[in-house]
Amino acid sequence: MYFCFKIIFMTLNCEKCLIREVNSLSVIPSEDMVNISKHKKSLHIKRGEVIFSEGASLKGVYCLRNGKCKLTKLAPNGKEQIVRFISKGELVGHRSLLSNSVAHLTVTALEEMDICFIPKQDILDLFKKNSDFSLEITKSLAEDLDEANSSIANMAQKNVRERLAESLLFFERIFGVDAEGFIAVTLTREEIANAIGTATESTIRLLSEFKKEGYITLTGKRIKLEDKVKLQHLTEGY
Amino acid sequence: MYFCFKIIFMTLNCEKCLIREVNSLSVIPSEDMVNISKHKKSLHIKRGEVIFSEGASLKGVYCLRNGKCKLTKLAPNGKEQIVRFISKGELVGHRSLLSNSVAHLTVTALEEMDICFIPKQDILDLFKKNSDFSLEITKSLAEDLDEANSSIANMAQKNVRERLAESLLFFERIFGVDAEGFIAVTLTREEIANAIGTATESTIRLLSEFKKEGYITLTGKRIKLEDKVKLQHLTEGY
DNA sequence: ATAAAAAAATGATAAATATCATATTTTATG
DNA sequence: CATAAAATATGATATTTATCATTTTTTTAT
Repeated sequence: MYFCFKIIFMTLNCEKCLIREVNSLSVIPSEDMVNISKHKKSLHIKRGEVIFSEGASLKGVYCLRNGKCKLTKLAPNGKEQIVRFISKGELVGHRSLLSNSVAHLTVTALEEMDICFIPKQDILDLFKKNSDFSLEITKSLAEDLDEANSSIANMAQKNVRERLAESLLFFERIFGVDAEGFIAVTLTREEIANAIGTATESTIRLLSEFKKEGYITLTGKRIKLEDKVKLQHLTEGY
Repeated sequence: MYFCFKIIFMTLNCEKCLIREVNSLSVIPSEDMVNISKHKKSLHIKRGEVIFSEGASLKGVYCLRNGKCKLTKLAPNGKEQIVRFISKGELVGHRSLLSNSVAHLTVTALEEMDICFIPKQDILDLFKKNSDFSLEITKSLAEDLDEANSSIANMAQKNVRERLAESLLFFERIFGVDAEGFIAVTLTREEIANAIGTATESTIRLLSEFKKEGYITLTGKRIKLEDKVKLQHLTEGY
């Protein structure tokens, strides 16, 4: 049965693909997508697998059909900073491609993923001939920049407790919850620490405190937010 | 004499303006710049004056002919986070304009500035009809995003001492030095603190330490880097 | 199913940083 | 030029956070 699905997925044409509706490719007319479909390659990857690494020269962009991944940067101290999370529907690699530079981030799957690779030239051609597409790409970069600026302010102005509360709310918002109300993403304590910029032990300790105080429930790596109002208050330090 | 300069500035035509060579407008043909020139407005502002504020709906972009400014974001705790510095030659406001949203940052002059206002429609028209221009704008957003990501990693992974050393080197690199070798920008200790994300007192204390240890010279607000190799080492914690 | 490895948890302690208080110096303003 | 206001400087102390050590739990691989 799974095999059956896989075949359907592998042979899906881009112009019929619903996932592109949520990214910049949504404005591309069907006939252009038919062309892209001829060049695209579909891939299936597992948790922990790297889509591309900092320093790599990309030959195209990746459209995430399914799953979640983290974008990281290696700090001089050897620690990994999670700069952003990306979920199905989004594109990655367009930044490097359009600024004609190597990748400045590493993209790693957080769970099983289906992704499509679209060659560089197809994207550049579209960018030049379709100003709706270039505007969409620009908007998405502008949004990323806004979020990055907010992150800078959060990192700089908030303490670890505030940042953890903020991140938990953020994770629930962007990843949603499962049937039992747990945040629908699996992150190790170390990954959470790498996202908020603190020591793993501090993250573990604070999560335990939040649990003890009844703001969250912890079941292994699964986290459920029990008192979002309180967590929201915590993000601002009270 | 100053008045004379001012008149020359006020009547300068965009197509003859050299400053645009360093920003995305450099790819715009002369005839289009003549058109823009008819709509542009030149302004002179003083230190502390605000070009636009967080939440404002922009009617165009600003091209910085002269001077330096800071881009800030107000944190929930009431503190101001400096997210970026911008110098002559660069554009501001294009992010808000192209993503069709309000300004998410406040832009404040750090010294006397000459700036030109270019109306929204001119920029949007250029973006649509000239793919070289849209590519340049995209590249510049991509660069900003890269720098923002680096900032996130620095904020998250480095301690205050390391961030201060890093910022001092950064200030010298982007603002240059004056005739006597001092960094060519005037920042209060509070502004430096707001850039690196720490308490003003901590910044003052660390600057004094750096001075005592001979890495820098302090003369009022003026800062001179005396041992850049050592400062570079400090950025990585040793 | 079990051993080995990895992750999580927790305590003790050290180090970094913020906060508060106050003095001094510099800058701005009438 | 005098005075007020702002900025800088510095000490004392409290708080936050990192680091190191160790144990327990969970996950992975055979």
